[in-house]
Amino acid sequence: MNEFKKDNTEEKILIAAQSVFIEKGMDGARMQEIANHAGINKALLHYYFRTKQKLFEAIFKKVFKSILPNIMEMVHSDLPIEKKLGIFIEKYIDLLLKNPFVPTFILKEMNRDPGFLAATLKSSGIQPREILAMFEHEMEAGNIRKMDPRDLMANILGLSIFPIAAGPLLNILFFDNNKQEYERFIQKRKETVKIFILNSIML
Amino acid sequence: MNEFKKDNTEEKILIAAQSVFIEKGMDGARMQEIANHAGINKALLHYYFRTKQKLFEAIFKKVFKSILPNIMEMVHSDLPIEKKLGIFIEKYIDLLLKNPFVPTFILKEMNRDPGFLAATLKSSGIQPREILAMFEHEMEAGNIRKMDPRDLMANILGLSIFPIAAGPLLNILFFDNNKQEYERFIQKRKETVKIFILNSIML
DNA sequence: ATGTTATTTAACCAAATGGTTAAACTTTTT
DNA sequence: AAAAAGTTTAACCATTTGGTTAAATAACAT
Repeated sequence: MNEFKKDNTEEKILIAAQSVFIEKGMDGARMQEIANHAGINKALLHYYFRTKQKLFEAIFKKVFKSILPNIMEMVHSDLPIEKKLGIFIEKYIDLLLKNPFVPTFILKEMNRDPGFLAATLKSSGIQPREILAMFEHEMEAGNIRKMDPRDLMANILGLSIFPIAAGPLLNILFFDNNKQEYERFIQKRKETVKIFILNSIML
Repeated sequence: MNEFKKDNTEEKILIAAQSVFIEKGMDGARMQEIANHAGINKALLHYYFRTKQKLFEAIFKKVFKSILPNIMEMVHSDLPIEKKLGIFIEKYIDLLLKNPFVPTFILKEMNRDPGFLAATLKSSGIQPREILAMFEHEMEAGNIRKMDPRDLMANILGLSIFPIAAGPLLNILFFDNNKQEYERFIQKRKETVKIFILNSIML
C-alpha cells in the first residue's frame, strides 16, 4: 500500500472534518459535506472512520488538545509568575484569534456529551492539580495576592475566550460590523487582559 | 374558540420548544421531541408554528430578550456607578445560574446565523451607544478610571458568563464533579467578580 | 339545533442522511 | 506475474425527519 497516499487521504479527511465540525458542530455537520470538502466520496470517509461518531471523537480530541498544551507549558515554566501569565495570555489570545470557532465548538459539545469531555480530559495530559498548586505556591511565597486559584484561572479564560466566542455579537454591538476595528480591539486586548489580570493579583 | 386553551397550548409549545432548543440547539432539536415535551403531536406543532425555523426564531428572540433587559435597566438607573455595576453583576450571574445552557445556546446560534442575530438585536431595544455613553460619562466625570468602555463591557460579560457556560469543564477540572462545590464557587463568584471589576475601574 | 370556525389527531410523504455493499482499481508482497 | 492486501467508487438501503393532508372533534355563533 502507498503509505504517502494513505497519510494524505487520512489527513485530508481530518482537515476537512475539523473545519466542518468546528463550524457546524456534531449535529449540524454532514458526512457528505466532509467528503466533498476532502475531495473524496462518502464511502471512503466511512472506510477510514467507520461512523460519524468516531470521526467526531477523533476531531474533538484533536481540537481540544490543540488548545491545551500552552497551559501545562506555562505551569512548568520557571519564569516569574507575571511573565508566565503575560506570555500565556498573549499566546492564548493569538491562538483563539486563529481559531475563533473553537471555543464555541468545545462549549457546545461539552454540554452535549460531558462524559466524553471527561474522557478527553483524562487522556489529554492536563493536570488541574498542578495548575492550582502552581498558583497556590506563588501565593504562599508572597508573590501574588491570596485568592481562590480557581477564580484566577476562570478569570483568565473568561477574559480571553469570551470576546472571541461572542465575536459576532461584539461586532454588531460595538463595531457596526467593521471587522478590522474588531480585530484591532482583540489585538489590543492581549495587553488589556494582561494588565487587568496582573493588576488583580499583584500586591 | 377557547381562548384559555389556545393560550395554554401555545404556551406549552413555547415552553417545550425553549427547553429542547436550548439544550440541543437548532440542529439537534427534533420537532417530535418538542411535541412530546409539550404533550401534543407533531401536526399540532406545525399548526401553531408552521416551520421549525419559525419556531426556532420565536424561541431565540424570547431567550435573547430574557437575558438583555437588565442591561438597559442598569444603564438608565441613577445609582452611583459602583452600585449599578454591583447589582447588575449579581443579578446577571443569578440569571445565568438559573439558565446555564442559555449562553452556549446563544453563542452557537449567533455563529450559525449572524444575520438573524443582527435582526434580533435591532428589535430587542438594546442601545449599545447608550451603554458606552454611560461608561464614558462616568469616566469624564472622574468617577472611574479611563479605559475603553468596550473592554469594560467585555470583561463584565466574560467574567460572568464563562464559568457558567464552561460549567462541565470547571466541574471536572476543579471540583471532581462535585456539583455543590461548583455551585458554591459560582455563588461566591458574584462577590468575586464584583470586587474584581470594581478594583479595575475605581481610581 | 345547525352551520361555522378553531383545534387536534392519525396516517402519510418526500427528502435527507448515516451507513453498507459489491465491484473496480492500485499497490505491495511473494 | 500473480496473489494478496489496501484503496476508491457508484449504487443502494433503512431510518429519520420536517412537513402535509384529510378527517374527526370541540367550541362558538346564530
